[in-house]
Amino acid sequence: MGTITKALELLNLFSVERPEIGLGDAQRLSGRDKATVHRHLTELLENGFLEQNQTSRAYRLGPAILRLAAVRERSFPLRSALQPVVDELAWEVGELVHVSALQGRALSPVCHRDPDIHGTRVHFDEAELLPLNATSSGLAALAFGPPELMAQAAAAPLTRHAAGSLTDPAALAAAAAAARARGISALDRGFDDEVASMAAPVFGGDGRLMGAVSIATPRHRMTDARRPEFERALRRGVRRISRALGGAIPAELNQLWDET
Amino acid sequence: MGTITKALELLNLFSVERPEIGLGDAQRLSGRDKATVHRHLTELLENGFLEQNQTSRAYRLGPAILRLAAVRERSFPLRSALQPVVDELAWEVGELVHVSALQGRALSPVCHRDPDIHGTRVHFDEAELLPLNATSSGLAALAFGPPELMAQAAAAPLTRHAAGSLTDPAALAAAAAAARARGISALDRGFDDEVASMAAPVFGGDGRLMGAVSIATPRHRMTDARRPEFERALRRGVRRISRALGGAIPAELNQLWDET
DNA sequence: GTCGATTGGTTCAATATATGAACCGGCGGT
DNA sequence: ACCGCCGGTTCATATATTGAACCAATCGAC
Repeated sequence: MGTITKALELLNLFSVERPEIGLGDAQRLSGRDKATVHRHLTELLENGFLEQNQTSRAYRLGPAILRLAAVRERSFPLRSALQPVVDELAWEVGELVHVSALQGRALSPVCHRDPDIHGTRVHFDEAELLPLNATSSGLAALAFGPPELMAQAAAAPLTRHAAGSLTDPAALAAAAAAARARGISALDRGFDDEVASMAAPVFGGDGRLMGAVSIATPRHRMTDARRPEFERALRRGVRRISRALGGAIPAELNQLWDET
Repeated sequence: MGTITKALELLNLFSVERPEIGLGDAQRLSGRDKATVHRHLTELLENGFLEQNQTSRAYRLGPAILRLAAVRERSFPLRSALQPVVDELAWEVGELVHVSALQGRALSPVCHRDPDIHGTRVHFDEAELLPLNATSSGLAALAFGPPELMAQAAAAPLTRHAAGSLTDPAALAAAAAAARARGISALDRGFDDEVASMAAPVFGGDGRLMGAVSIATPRHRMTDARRPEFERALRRGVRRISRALGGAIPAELNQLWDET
């Protein structure tokens, strides 16, 4: 693993729950030597990718990231291109819909919409990475992503986030196979004990998997009666997203969906 | 210079004008060896900080940056804290106001507001870095920032952006000294041949310079008659920003401003 | 006050890692 | 068929990274 990757992994330690990290914490969380971590942190600091709390000496994400994000969204407006599609879909099914992009061995939220018409709502945080082994989106990615993805995912420790997280490599592979056979993935209590979700893969212009679109509901609203509706909605969503992105749905999947 | 910095500088090559960069371009722009650049690019790619256009093989900024930006803004809402202050100021003076943060040897825009009440307006792009030697904000930073900043700025090549850019180290030092003596910096045609601006330094909670607040107008609206008004507005702005951020204005500066 | 256990940060020899000149195969134009 | 340019790869060289040990400062208990 290169030095750059190690430094970037340091950046990924930051989250909404853990917005500031001290040297010691960073060392423990990354599992690397303290001197190494310190040098990486200071180098990130010098380039504006981190800032240092002057009193506690703890590090937090820096302003350079904001500027780069602005450039990215300006020049390649994925989020704003997808938002209307997600909004429409969320309105149609009356549940939270989100799209996330595959990024390494996790999914990064791109945009989401909660129609907010029920008394209870699903918590969703765009600043939080979605693990492959604990979300229906992850299963969709494993099912239709590059073959080596499954190997990589199974090699890393499969952490449990909720009762339905797939922590056994065999079970994970089986779930992905089921999703591949059906063109849709589903998972109950994968990431949160009160939430169930279904997802479908989305593809980029090159025909390769880009991420997933998902519908997440409180468990009691994910009934057998509604599943077919959600499944139809996800297929519509995939088609609309593909159109918005110039993506191409693989013939195999199109055929699968036409049959049923 | 460490490997990490080299890779991060690669990221800084991207801008709104140049959203996609091929291997050859990256090599030329960075001045490094092609193999090195390629390895850095692929490592950034693997971590989601870059994406690759599958047809042209060119690189663009990746989705990982978006997520980190969301974390940063959620946990440390600089932008949303400053926006109301900037809005108010822009409304009061009827001109474009922006705040930018010092980041290495350049200023990174944080937020801005154009009241948009005139026929002509100043172009401002939050995705573009502001050079120290060609903006009034840069002069304010040089005047009130860490002493070594001026040395660093003078050491690097001072590129000309417009007729008023300060490309001579001596002239730059003189302009910074003038700004330090007055507590306010001003520059005509520094970054754009049709724009003039004034700026004041803003300080963080530790009393160290954080960035600058600036008023930018088309040249014909930056008249001697209006300069005192702008100067007063900037002082007000600095005070309000300091309050919003828990920052402390150095006693030296407070005294300077009280006198006049 | 004195310990002891934190914290963030630094040093320097050992070595793992980054480097870059040369090379490859593909594409587009002439 | 040639040329130039493209993105990408190789491998010996040497440079930059590494990490155990070491500082200095701070906090809390006693």
